[in-house]
Amino acid sequence: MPLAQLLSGPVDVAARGLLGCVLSAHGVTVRLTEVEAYDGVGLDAASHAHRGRTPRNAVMFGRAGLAYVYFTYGMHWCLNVVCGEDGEASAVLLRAGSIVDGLELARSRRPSATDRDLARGPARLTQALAITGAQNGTDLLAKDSAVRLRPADPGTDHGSVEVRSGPRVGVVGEAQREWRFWLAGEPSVSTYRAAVVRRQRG
DNA sequence: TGATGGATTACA
DNA sequence: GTAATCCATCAA
Repeated sequence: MPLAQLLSGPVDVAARGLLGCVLSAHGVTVRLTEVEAYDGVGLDAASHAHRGRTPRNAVMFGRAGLAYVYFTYGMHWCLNVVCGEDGEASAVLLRAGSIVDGLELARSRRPSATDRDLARGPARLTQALAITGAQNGTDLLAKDSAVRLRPADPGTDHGSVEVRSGPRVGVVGEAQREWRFWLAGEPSVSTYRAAVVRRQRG
């Protein structure tokens, strides 16, 4: 199935399908090993689009295959693939990947990380690929994009790789769903951390 | 206009 | 365990 068609369908199905796909940006390529699905307006309290369109989440309302990049915790960028039909506002957060090309460049961008940690986590992944808000709205499926998403290499046998699922990271309460998906046995999959109550500020 | 807290990470 | 550090969003 073409990637565009997969991404236009149900977001949890799209998320599973994204595992094993390759993402290239600025000289580094990763194979996606961990993703998280978020549904559209009114359907998923954990989604940035839950309360409707805002300046930040506007890209989520575009067509499937666009990059939604947001800034969080005052220092980190996270990359999502917009899914669903035009106007639906569902998306898949890319949480981790393993480096398949541009290893030296990735190392230079994250000097203190071990190889397995280079793109192990949503903000680490964007660091390794040098992705920032400047790439928000990029068409990941276009040939000439600085950030490109492609199907899993047909030559690789992914048929035997098991997809696991579990609760989403950083999501609490009734919004929780088993919508985090990863490839079994992949060292680059991030360790699960339950959401913690925010500490008191001074 | 001010308060709140976050789809995280690094380090003690 | 907890500090770092900006800003989108919301209540008033």
